[in-house]
Amino acid sequence: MEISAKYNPSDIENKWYQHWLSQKYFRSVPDERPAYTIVIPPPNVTGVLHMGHMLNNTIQDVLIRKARKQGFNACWVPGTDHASIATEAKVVKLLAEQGIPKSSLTREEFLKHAFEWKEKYGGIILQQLQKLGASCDWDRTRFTMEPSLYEAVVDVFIDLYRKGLIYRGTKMVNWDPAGQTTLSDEEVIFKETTDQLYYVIYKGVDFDGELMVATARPETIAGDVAVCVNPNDERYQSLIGKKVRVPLINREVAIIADEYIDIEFGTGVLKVTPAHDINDYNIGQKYNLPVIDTLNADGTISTAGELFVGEDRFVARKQWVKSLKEVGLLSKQENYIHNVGYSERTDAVVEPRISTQWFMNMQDFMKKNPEVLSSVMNDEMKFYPAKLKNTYRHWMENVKDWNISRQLWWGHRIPAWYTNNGEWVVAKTAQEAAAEFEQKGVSVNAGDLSQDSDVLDTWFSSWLWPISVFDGIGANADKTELGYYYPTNDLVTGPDILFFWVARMIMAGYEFEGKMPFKNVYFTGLIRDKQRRKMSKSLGNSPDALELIEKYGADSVRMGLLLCSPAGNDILFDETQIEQGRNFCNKIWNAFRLIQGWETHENEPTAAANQAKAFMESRLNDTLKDIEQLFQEFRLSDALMAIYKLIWDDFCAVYLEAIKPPYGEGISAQTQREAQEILQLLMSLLHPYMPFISEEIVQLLTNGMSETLVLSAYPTAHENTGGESSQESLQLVTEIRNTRNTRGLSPKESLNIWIPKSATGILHMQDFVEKLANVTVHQDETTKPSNGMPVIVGVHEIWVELSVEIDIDKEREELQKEKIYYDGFIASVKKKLENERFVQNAKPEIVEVERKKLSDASEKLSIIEKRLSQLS
RNA sequence: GGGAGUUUAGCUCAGCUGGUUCAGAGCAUCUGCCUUACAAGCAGAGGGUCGGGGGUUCGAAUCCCUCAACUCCCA
Repeated sequence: MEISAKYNPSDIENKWYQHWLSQKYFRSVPDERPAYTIVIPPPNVTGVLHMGHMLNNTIQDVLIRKARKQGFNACWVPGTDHASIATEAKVVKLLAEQGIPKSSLTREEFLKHAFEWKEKYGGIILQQLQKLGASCDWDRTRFTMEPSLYEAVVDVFIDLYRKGLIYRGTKMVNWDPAGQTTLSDEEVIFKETTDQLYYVIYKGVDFDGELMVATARPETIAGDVAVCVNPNDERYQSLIGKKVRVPLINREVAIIADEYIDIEFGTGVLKVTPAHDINDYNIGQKYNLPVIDTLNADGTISTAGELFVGEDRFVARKQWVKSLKEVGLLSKQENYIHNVGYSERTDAVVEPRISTQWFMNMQDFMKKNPEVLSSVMNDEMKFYPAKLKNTYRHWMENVKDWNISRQLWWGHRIPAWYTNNGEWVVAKTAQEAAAEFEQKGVSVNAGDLSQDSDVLDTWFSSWLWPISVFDGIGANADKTELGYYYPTNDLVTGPDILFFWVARMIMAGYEFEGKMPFKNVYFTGLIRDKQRRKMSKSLGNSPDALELIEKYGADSVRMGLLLCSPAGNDILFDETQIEQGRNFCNKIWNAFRLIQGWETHENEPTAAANQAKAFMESRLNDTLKDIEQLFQEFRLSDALMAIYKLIWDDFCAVYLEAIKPPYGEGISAQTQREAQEILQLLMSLLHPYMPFISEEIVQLLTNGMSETLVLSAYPTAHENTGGESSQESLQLVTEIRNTRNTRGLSPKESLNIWIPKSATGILHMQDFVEKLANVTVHQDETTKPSNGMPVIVGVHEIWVELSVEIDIDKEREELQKEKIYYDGFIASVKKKLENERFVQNAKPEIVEVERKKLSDASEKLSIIEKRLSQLS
């Protein structure tokens, strides 16, 4: 049988994924086993797979595959999110390209287009996840806007409204003039921006003189209803209560005083424009000032703006400046660096705007559900990395009311109904609304009511995800599955949506189920390029995820991403990491080729093979224990590294080399069998990380007779014995190889070595050492070879006979160096032990360790000194 | 402006409540090898006064203070 020297992933990966799917290995239905559940962070339905998704979903797949193999009823629920504003923007753009403006469509027509679009492209990202190997239960695929989930969201709104946690109110909100919708605070990105600060002159009306006002937004001057100074500001105290004239508009407004004003900033005079600044709005409320909204929804000047009506706000700003200059009311301007809010989705400058929206009362909500914060702080629900607990607490303690309405069509429509007079009720249907009105004594026909035209914030549906995917919420809730799968085990997501999503799922979990939605939250890092820049489409620095899979194979990509991604750390993506994954696949593949290629005979295994097996078993047990520990702490990349080293170093470099028969000779059939069994075990261990190659190797090893690795039991650790002798003998091998290397001796040339009888551990592994180091071992303490060199392993002095002249000066020099080191080391340990305070204060075991250090080092030093005296 | 975090080898990172020969790993680098599984490989090796300064302690990468640089979050 000829096997290719290179591993070719593409055919193999497709083959196995299809097989797993057809056998329904990823399917989960409740049974008597304990459940292990993960719900996918639903990707945007319009999205395509990017690096972040790959990392995120690889981690979930590792967790779920391991749990599945460990006997849990593993359930990974996939699905997509309707992503209200992003999707609507995309559809609007697409229609515009076809010459159809959104304004020409009715809501129903628009939604028809949107759903068509969703049907066509909405499943792409899920198919891409399959390429990655994601072992989701695809029969459970959900979509946040499918009918039952839609209904659940509406029911929840009504429920919270009736509980008094949702209210309708007029407030200053974040307005996105491009998307023409409000945004939650979390959707506003503050960026440092350089603007101009304009010094504008407001002439006095009832006093001789003027006031200078510094503003970055002259285009809002038409909305000024007062100017405000600090009452403690001596410059202006005499003017408080007098009036100034608003430039160009000529409105007379009062000079008021409030401590809020920063005396140092600008000229110490603030123009009060309640419609266009949150702070001004608050001042306006406090002093009962009118509100003059000078902007339209699309960011153009409204008729109330009087000047430059219809111009965009930024164009109007220039025109204002020009006009102010012309009439001599602009004193000066200077550069001004400040933070400006931009829309996360459209990147438009966010406009503070007064409007009527729906809000969730977060203060009351948190009072009702204190566990939302406490369960995280007391580690009932664990965050990895834990440092994010601080951020979470900070946000929770300062949580603001949640603006949940959006002026969009793509989403869950708010179940509020209005009469022609603007009276309203909250109800699921027009009929129920009519009944509600009836109770309030208002008689209306259901047909005359109009439903609120807004939809709900996307996160107002995603926050139910861990419950709604099991149909556990809403009027038609069926808690059977929820009872089995909820709380879910792990949530894997990015820290950027800690508030958007994670926090709100926790809120929903406690509000609707009285329980946390998940036990662990694993925050992945953001993927950046080598220059630490975020990966983004506009920069074009993100590699195409699917091309990477095609080029290297999914296993390699998974490994490359995981190797350097401890929780919460950013990942600097570099393709060489994926090469490392590919090289690893190739290594495994060749180990397999080697084992399969041997001619076998029925002789007993060699002593070296038996010792190698003991070595391998000891390493395997150690590593299994390490890995369990690492998984407990969610240190997935460290666990992978441990497996990598176990396979590459221990299995390939040591074990296989030790059992390898001499050229042209066969191997004991039993040894081959053992090697195959160990390789199977290793593949099972590797399977959560690299599912494809591991399955391929195991099935090839057993001619397809093995149970699939997807389901077969995960290896468990046994009591370890012989670890120390393994380690010492391997160290001896390295020392001998090093001795050879530094003296230019060929590894092909066999050497004699003498091992003292006291070194029982090493002698136990004698044949193993002989094989790996290409030496013949003599057990003797008295005979020293005439042309010999000692190597020190542990406390044992082992002699190697060299076939070349020993350079006495060089040996002496090296020994001198070692002597100096040990002299110093012993001195420092002695100093410690002679220090009474150390002996008294330190823990007894620490003192004991120091004593051991001293005796070991003294023994080594005496060997070195003996050797030195022999040389001189 | 407020808060949090980070700084350890050329790169990416481990080092838990101070104490093992503790200064580590992977990659990269260097040296020698086309050794009959794999050059996507084999065998070795060299790299760091743990950001600077000060302090606590018998003992500090680890605790405290301070300075510097970077990152993130919030307003």
